[in-house]
Amino acid sequence: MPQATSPYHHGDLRVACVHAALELLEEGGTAALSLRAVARRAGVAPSAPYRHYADRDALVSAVAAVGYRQLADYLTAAHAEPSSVDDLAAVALAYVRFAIERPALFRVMFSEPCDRDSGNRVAATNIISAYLDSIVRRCFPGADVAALSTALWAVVHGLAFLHLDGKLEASRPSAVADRVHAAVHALLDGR
Amino acid sequence: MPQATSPYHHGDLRVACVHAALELLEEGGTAALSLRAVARRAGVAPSAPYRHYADRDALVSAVAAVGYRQLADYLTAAHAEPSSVDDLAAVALAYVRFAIERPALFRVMFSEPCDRDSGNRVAATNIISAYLDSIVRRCFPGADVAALSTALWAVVHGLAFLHLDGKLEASRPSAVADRVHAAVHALLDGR
DNA sequence: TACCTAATGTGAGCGGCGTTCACATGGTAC
DNA sequence: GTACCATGTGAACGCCGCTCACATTAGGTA
Repeated sequence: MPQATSPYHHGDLRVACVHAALELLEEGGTAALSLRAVARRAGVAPSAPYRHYADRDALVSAVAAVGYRQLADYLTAAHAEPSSVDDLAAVALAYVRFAIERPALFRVMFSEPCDRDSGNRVAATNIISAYLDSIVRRCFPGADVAALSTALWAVVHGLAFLHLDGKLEASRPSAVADRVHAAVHALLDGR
Repeated sequence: MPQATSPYHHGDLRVACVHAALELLEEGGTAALSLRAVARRAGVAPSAPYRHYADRDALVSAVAAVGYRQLADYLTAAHAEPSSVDDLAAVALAYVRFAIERPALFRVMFSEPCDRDSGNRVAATNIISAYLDSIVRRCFPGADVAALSTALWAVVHGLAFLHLDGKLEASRPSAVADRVHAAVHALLDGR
């Protein structure tokens, strides 16, 4: 016999909140991400999420951490082990594409300095910078790894945000790809 | 006889709102910027600002436009007519410093795609990119101006945001300066 | 099996927010 | 001097983050 009323306890509200938050971000942008909306979508009272997240920022941090892992997956999917500048440009383009395709999530990931939740969120960030470092090490054995991967992250991150903010036209994917390729080669050719 | 009560009409509420908003940003960060707080600080009813700004975003756009002009001034103050890579690096450092010193304003400037208020805000943005273009033209006469200044803007913008978000340590100004110099030279030396 | 406790969800309520609207005020043009 | 129009007021709506006393239930213990 199917129970008509939902059970008192949700089951796994903690992860349900993150899923709901991701959906809300996709559907309505950053502005749509409210704890109350998350609770509504999870079919739960407005105060329930506070059992699992101290405040809104804590939930946002959890969402950001998921975003970092998805971004890392997206990058490795573009090229598992890049070993040339062209491979590297493909990864750079993936970074920018991720930002353009999921702007609200990307903004959430980089909206605040992540003082709190340093364990989870900082760790997730480190995945990306470690991946970047390993690429640079493989492509440019003699180079100053820290300097070069910082510069590379900066170009890519800057390109992502400038597209997101409409400073660079992002409607034609081929134009985006050309820009990213040009920037990466400008930075790395001749090294 | 001094009038005890403030006059019914403010005088120039339009610009007073922008000033109040800038103060609130400096004092309490992005979160402190609310239309009601702006009205309070201007000594006016919560609904009064709506006579001058259609909604919160419109005020934010006006604030962002002021921010762009202040950023442009800050850059030209760093170096009026850069003609070498070192001059250029000084301008780049000024860009990053502006972001670090006025994080809330910087975030507001790049928080949303500026579809609306395209006149004012886009124009203010163009001041910066035109300045960048002129620098690149002067320093690298034969180069592809658009590509090079886009790449340069991206590095600098990316460095600014990565510092702002705590991905790069920003507490020691000399470390920031070294990073920016290294990145600019990596991108432009040998051109 | 029966209880007890700790974890989890509820519902009401606080103050703040953005926004709207009917109304008050007063400078300006005729 | 009067009529008009821009500007400011105050109350109100619904949404928000957040808190707290209370209800429910899962899971360990006797």
